[in-house]
Amino acid sequence: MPKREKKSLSIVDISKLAGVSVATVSRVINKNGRFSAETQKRVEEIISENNYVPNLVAKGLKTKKTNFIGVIVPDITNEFFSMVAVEIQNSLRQHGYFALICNTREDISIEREYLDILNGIQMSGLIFISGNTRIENESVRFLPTVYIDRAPEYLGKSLVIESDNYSGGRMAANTLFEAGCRNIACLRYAKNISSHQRRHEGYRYELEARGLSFNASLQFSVDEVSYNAAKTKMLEVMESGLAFDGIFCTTDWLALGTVAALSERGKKVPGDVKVVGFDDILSSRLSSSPLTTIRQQVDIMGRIAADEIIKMINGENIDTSKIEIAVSLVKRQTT
Amino acid sequence: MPKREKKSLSIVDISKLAGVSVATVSRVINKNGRFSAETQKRVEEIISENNYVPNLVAKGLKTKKTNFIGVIVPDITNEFFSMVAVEIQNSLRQHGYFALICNTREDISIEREYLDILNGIQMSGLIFISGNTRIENESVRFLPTVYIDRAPEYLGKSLVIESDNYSGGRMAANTLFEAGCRNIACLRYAKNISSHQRRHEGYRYELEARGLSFNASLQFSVDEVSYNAAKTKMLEVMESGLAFDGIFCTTDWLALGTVAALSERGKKVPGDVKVVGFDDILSSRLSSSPLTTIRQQVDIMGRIAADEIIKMINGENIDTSKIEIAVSLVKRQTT
DNA sequence: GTGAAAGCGCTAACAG
DNA sequence: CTGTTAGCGCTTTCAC
Repeated sequence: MPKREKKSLSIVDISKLAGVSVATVSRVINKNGRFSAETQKRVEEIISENNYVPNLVAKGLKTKKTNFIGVIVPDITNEFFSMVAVEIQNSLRQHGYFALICNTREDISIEREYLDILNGIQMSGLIFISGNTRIENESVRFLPTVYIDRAPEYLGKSLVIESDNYSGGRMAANTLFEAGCRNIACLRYAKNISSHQRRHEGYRYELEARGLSFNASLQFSVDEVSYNAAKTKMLEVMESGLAFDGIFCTTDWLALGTVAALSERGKKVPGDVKVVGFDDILSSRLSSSPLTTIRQQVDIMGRIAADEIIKMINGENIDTSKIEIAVSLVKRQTT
Repeated sequence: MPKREKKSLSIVDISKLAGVSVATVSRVINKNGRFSAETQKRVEEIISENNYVPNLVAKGLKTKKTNFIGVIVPDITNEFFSMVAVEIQNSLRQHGYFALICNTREDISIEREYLDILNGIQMSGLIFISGNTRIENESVRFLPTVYIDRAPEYLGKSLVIESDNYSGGRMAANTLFEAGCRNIACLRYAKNISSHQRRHEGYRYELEARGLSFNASLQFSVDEVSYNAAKTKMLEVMESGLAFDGIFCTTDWLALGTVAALSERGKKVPGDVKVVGFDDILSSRLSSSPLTTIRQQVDIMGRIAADEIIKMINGENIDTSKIEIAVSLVKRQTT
């Protein structure tokens, strides 16, 4: 069976081979100065000749800090989340940090389990991408933390990065209105995630600003952000005979499911009903009815999250507690 | 600034609080026996009262093994990969292991960088999901390793888990043939990944078995597995005037791009040209022309990978060097 | 059933 | 510029 057959070298081995002390080896590895160019050369040669790689576990124990940054994400299978996760991991890597991506499937007990592990391995910081739970985990309270796409109930001293969801909601409602809709429904995520909440608020504000009354019976929600959940839900809605000529879905997957349900019931999109989504994922472009949607700048969100968490770890002053990223309207064929 | 304000307790603190030795605390934590029920109770109380979580870094240093398992994946933004990664992470978690998901973007230097990090943190095993590089990293050679969806050039003593790509290729070609196609093209990934290779071999075999000659001018490839790359390529192909009435794409994204290119040039699918993909990702179901495709069982692949790597780590005998997972035909509207 | 003590590989005083 | 050494938090003999 595959086994580590050659036990790996330690810094002691290297120091012997190089004929210097471990301290010196450590210094050249960490480029801490106080060694001659000559020594450096010899040590570096030995290191690469022997394929030596420093034991980060030992280093972590000694220095009491690691390069680990936990990234908690509800569903990496969802393109929106995976895009920002990838962006975060890549940015962090370039700064010498490693992103530990933890997929929770929105399950709070799994989330807690991961937080314990992350804590155990002494992570230096934590990034939450969306999610719906309040952090009760006492031990995490004192860690540099950034939240993407959802504000925690108790912010503490952490940072929130969000799209301008409110404007996004307004844009969506406005687009529908301009396209002639007067009975504008909304399908959103049932859980009170701040981002979905804000989108909905923007939508509502815009409706009322346009002189349309907010119709409570046209507010739908699903327990799970998925194509299937949305489709099922909207099929039900239509069964019940509720009529609307436009609908804002707080997520592209919800919009995609909605479009499917509408088609299945013979409703033409955008002829009979117009729909607007949120995110601008790839699938929304490739759909049978390419989706009009509100685009979020995932790359920027990820990069900023990485930059800010590093600043926090370094003890730099963060001068904001919230960073809002602009969104934009992408007009396609469902409006 | 957010800072770890309360330094975390160590096993020494706990031992003092509980009035026992560190050895005893360690024993109850690890359930190593040799302590009384009474002691256990007291220690466990202190632990949970104080929210103590053992320092896994120190433990890792002492025991010279960690619960880390590296998972190298080319593009987690791709649904196929993210599905298996999630499955792996979840299975590993249930066995007390932690999956370190590393997204390489197919960039070999990033891959190498991650391998060094993983090595540095003393991972216990390694899982490669697809990818196109040969592992030159000497240090990784002796580690339990499983490959999913691609066989390495030098297998060594590792394990390969693959779909039955050959049969999949045959099914695809056969489906096209049965649907009446006689000029069957193939679009595949340019790099010599074993999985794509096998799919192509199956396709070719089936064509010849059916009495169709293999037409070299109908074999296309792209440098990148993506919707856009496929679309661009197929637009070019049609520009050049090559004619075909069926096409097997070795990936759903390639198929989706192909369908888009065909539509853009006024070709009807499946009327003028029929197409078959591979993977059965969600988008292929939601596409304007829902794709006929070969379904891979990602969940099973992920679960088996996790199970097997754990066996390897435990030194159990692995009695196969290759595990093949069945695929199945999903007939939809492009044939 | 319990404790004392060595030591994992590394860094960081400190001494020279 | 270089070396010696204590000790990070834990597990694990070994002795009682």
